[in-house]
Amino acid sequence: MEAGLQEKRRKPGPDTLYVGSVEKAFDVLKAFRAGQRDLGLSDLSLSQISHLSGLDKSASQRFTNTLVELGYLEKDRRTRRYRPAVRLLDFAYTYLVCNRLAEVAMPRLIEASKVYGTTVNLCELSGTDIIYTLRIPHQKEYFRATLPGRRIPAFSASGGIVILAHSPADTLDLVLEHSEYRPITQWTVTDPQAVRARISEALGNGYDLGVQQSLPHEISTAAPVLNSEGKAFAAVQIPVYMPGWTVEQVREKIVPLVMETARAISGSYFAEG
Amino acid sequence: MEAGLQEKRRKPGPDTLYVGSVEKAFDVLKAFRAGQRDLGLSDLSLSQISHLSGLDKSASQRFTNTLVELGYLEKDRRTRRYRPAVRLLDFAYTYLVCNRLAEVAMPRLIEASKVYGTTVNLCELSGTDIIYTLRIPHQKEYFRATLPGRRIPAFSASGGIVILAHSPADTLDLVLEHSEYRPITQWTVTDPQAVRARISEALGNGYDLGVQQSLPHEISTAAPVLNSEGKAFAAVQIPVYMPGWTVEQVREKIVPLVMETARAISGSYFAEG
DNA sequence: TAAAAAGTATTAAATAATAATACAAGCTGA
DNA sequence: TCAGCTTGTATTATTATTTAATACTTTTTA
Repeated sequence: MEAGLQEKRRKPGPDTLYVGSVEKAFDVLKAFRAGQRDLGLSDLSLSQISHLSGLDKSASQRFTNTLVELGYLEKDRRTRRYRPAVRLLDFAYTYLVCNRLAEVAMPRLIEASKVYGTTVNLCELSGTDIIYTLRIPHQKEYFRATLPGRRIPAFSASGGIVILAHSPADTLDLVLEHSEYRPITQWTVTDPQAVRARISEALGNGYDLGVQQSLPHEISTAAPVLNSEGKAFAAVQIPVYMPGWTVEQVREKIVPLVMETARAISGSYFAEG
Repeated sequence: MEAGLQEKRRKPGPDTLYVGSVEKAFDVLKAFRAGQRDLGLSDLSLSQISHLSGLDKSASQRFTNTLVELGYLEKDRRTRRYRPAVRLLDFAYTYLVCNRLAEVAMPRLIEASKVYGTTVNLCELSGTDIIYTLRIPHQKEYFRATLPGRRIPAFSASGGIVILAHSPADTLDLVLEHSEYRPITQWTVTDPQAVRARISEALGNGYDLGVQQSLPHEISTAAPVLNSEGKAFAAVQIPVYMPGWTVEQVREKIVPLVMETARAISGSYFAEG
């Protein structure tokens, strides 16, 4: 059993501008992700929600009920179990539709995906993780790995490596300092020194190439989307799979494609202003 | 009002289990979608949030601040404007990863998208709208039309038509009764009678084909994903564009593809139980 | 079938959210 | 540059809203 699941309660401070109830509602929603990850459950009972969210029975009851009323959770009247509702996708849309990067990137990603018929992703940094924001899935991979909103520790993902490589030093240090270096696959590089080396190399090359770092059989390539100061605010990432692809083939074909796509997105993004 | 005199005006029941603050927080998040749609804004000032959410200045301040603390909104310190943060994608992931339909559908959608190199979507009913849940984008369409979480009134989308056609009568009536029949394009069928006719036809055919109903130049085809009672709980939808495609070509090639894909998903979903 | 566990409903108490307001900081146009 | 305006931020007293405890009901289990 994995110890070290950080059970940190946030310190909102004695802030009169902070509404604690909102946090608790989100804690309930987060419980479902944890329930799926740790217990493999896709619906939860009230007491499971209570355990996973850290809220007591009454609070779980109130917030669960509220979220059902609002349409963000569904309740099975027979089993009395709760599950996330489609309406939760509203927020993803809200984020993406307000995001000019997504707008500029989408056509480039589609183009890129057609070159070799590969999956192409856009990802961004969020805390110590990267989050996949746009995905053009072409291969039938491990299901979870194909979903938008997926999080992976930045240090273990090629997208994270190139973003960190082209980030301000303080951001880099902060992320590496707070990262939890647990292996994702048996080949994941978890030694902080080795991670730093990989980041340096990515900075030199302008891309990163990782073999089976976050998924078995996967060769992952990524290049940064840079702003005018040469700092990254996103990454284009293409995964391909062995044995269909070899590292040599990836270097020859995927690396240029990823770099060119990232460069094009950057160019379009800063084209008008 | 006298202190110490406690009139029990509050009706016991769901009221005490409803946390209004949660609703207000979501109202703030919704404001961004409205701001983008109605004003074309991708970030909002505090007063704009106040207007769009219907919350007063103080409430907007408190909930905005709370959402920033939690990482769901970002604040530009210079412009003092707020925008949705990547973290919002967490909920989309939560929904999708807990959803066996998505898991079963994804590989089928990918396969289908390769047959003619078209976009393929999965959608579900949410109130009077459909929401696109999984998307395999292949064409460079109108940006917003490519995003997961996009909502369209069910009556105007072929995915909505086929789901409604294969829904219980009371669901159908409820949706049609509450729908707001505004035209999406200039060709949108908005007459409730005509919509009902289209639904009947879709029930007979097992698919729907709509021309420029929700996007110019678009020919949209959809087929329902059915449960064991023959009721729909989702739809597979494929959009193609004129003049590259004609209605005749769509009937010949896309219709069978959409129907077979939907059927396959349904089959896989109920394969084990 | 009894006992335990989980889910639901109710309520008194008080915390935590509210709305009012004061203050500060940016804008606008003269 | 300066009023005058709008918008954003900070601070309060007040109370309504949330809370936690608990009683009650249903379901699961042993």
